[in-house]
Amino acid sequence: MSNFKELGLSQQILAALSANGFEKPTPIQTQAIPQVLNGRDLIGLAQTGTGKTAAFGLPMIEKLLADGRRADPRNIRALVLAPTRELVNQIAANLKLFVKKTPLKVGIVVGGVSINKQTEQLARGVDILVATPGRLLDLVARKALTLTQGRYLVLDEADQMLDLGFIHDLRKIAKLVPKNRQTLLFSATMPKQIAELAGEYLTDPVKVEVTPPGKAADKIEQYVHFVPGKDLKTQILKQSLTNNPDGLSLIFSRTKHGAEKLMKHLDHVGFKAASIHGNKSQSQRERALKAFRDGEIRVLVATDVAARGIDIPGVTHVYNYDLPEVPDAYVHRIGRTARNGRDGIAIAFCTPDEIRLLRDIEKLMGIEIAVASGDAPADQARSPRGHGGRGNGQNRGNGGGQRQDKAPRRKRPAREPAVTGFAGDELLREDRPQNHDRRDQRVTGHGHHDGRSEGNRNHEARKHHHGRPGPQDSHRGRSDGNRRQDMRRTGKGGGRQG
DNA sequence: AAAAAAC
Repeated sequence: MSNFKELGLSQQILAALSANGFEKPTPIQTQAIPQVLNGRDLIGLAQTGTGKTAAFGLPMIEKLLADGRRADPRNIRALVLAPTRELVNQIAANLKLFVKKTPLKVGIVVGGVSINKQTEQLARGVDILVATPGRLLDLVARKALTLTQGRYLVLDEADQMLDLGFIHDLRKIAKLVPKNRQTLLFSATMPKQIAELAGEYLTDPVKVEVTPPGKAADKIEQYVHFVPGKDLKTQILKQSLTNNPDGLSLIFSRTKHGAEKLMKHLDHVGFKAASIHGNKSQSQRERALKAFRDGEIRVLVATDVAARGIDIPGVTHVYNYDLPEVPDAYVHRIGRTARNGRDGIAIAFCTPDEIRLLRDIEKLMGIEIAVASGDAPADQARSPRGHGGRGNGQNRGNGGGQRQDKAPRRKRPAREPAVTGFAGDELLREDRPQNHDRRDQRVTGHGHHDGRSEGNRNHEARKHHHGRPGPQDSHRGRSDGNRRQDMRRTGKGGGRQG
């Protein structure tokens, strides 16, 4: 199926699509649209960025238009639930594009903003309401809204809603929407509770799966820096940001406090940065996101509030400043880059006490993340407590044999000489991002298995800063020399972790 | 263990 028309969409929708530059349906759209048009309940296993919103939105709009009714005051005809306010705004923005030339109204209901405007909006009549669960139930309790005319219920990012403890709210809401509705459930993963939820609230659903685990991460170059402590994370981060003056960098922190602190530091040393997390007001969050989206600021520090679904086209780098406690979150975080067919780079920092987390992540994805630093050859660096190398027979790749576009990834020889000399102490003295020695921070993308690469010309001059050679920059991930590279450096003083 | 989400 190569165009939207063949999927059964009407002229009105097709016009809106071409006006907004939608040309070819994505796989999930191709699979889901005809099913939804046929009235089927649907379970979609997919991440955002795959075109999910259009996959459920277009056929839903089509059917809402076809039945020719208008929304009664305080009654909605379709309800879309999502876990975060930002995601709700994003979904609604997309749907609004689709309904622009139709009489349909899209409404937004989220917490953190004035409830009165939402009440007024609902009183005027909303056909498609996009909401977070808490405020929605609040409005229902206030009788500002009833769901008794609801014909469509969409649960987006259902697994995250589960993680965030929305399961009870979801059940409550699902019971408020009449049984003769059509229900569409989207989830990146399918944990038992979501499967149960689907069994309870969906009728004979058709399953659509477009992103097998790991697949979405396939276009993303991934590296991990082993560092002894947090200071070095910051130093390496700053250098890396300096090396990437054009793209947008999204940095994930484990805590709200940590995100704020890091943002303030980066801002203080000259990177225009903003932060987004749950301690910020909704207007601050929205402002930060907009400035980042518009490229006004290039650096956004976030908690997992921004881990999922957020679609910002210009994000070239995702940093896991802290590794997430839940391995799933890593996949979602890095999925903020390499969207819409673009490339992306994901750089993680790993302190000794985060190694457990890294291993969980690698296990989940079925890959081994290329080592960007450490003080020993990669295999040993991966096992800093000296239990010998791991990775025996472990393959890079997505573990599912689905890589189609790359040469096989090579495992690095265990005793490769170290090349990435980097005077960590020098760097620590830098207060501001500098450009003058950028070349030193890069290595060629491939083929330096002889232990030398052109990015290390100054290595000899720097080596004496260490008592011994720094670590090899293991770059096992690619054989494609044209890919952009990020800096890879050793840790301060080459300290071994553990 | 932290994050998000209702006031």
